[in-house]
Amino acid sequence: MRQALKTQRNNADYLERALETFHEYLHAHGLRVSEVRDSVVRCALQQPGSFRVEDLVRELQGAGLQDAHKGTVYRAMPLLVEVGLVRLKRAVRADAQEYEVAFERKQQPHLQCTKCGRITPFQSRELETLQLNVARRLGFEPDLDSIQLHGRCRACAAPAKRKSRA
Amino acid sequence: MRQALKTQRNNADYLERALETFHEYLHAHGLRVSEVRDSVVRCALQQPGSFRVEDLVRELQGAGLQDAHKGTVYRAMPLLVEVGLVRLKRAVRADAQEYEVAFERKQQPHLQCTKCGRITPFQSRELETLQLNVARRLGFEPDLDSIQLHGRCRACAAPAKRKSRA
DNA sequence: ATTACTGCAAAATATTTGCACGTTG
DNA sequence: CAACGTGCAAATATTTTGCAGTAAT
Repeated sequence: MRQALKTQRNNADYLERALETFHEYLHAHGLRVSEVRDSVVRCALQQPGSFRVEDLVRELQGAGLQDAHKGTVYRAMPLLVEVGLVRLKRAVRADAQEYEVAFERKQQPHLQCTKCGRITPFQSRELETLQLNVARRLGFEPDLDSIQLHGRCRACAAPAKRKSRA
Repeated sequence: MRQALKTQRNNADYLERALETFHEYLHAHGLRVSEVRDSVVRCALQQPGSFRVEDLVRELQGAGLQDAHKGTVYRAMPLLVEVGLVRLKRAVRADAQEYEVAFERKQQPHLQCTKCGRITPFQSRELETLQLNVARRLGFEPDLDSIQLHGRCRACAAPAKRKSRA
């Protein structure tokens, strides 16, 4: 119970910080704060893994959350990316763009299979540090979870199995 | 001149190896080798950076290369990905999917800014080795050029500059 | 011969945009 | 009130599919 409460609290704080950052950005650019955009931000930041615009629209319209129309969500996404709340992801299927949360996201570094999309988390303090150094030396501020390696997982790297022939 | 000749030769060899790999895959899966698909492969592998299906179609139809229709290219792409000749890329704009060459591609590891898309190459034998080890330990066969770090470049990480107000 | 591939066009999706109206600053 | 945001629908752009004819095994 206590843990659940704490988690819930942390999540609320997280959203609050994100919205604050978002609003700051809007102000700094002469844009306006709106309830609908805030809903898009909240909804996006709650997504567990990769998500598509379609997902946000469906969720926003289903729940008791503030409604938000397709066009509005599409218009909001570039802002969220610009602010660093989410970012485009390397897609696995080629039909729609996939996003993922980026704000303060200190998720497990992971390997993603370029074929099946399967994700395998790993730990490597050493790699983390080294990466950070390389990036900083070149004037880059790396994403906190930018440790994503890509390749073929064991299953997908295995020699092609025949298809036809019974 | 000698260098140019050698480069040209290397490129031809490269395409040949790629096509061989491609054909092997087709055979192993009871699919058929076709001139049009080969053209798509050649065209895709010649692309210098990231490219979209539209780019391939335009090039294939413009040049004296074997013609290839839109639908055909779209149908071929999943195969090229499956074979490991190309792969989907992390897009910068959200309109169409971007691909990049993957076959034997030992390009400079680089940092890509998640905002402006600017690419900064770097060298780090140490990082390369460490990454390879981590991946292999987990049963992954990493892409040769999988060293791509993401973050904000100096320009984009800079504090937001005001927009309106003259 | 059999079965896959291709061109074509239509369909299904995804994304962008114009406009009239509602909101924010 | 002036400028921006939103809903909505129409316009685009992207990606997928069905079919009939062509080509590969």
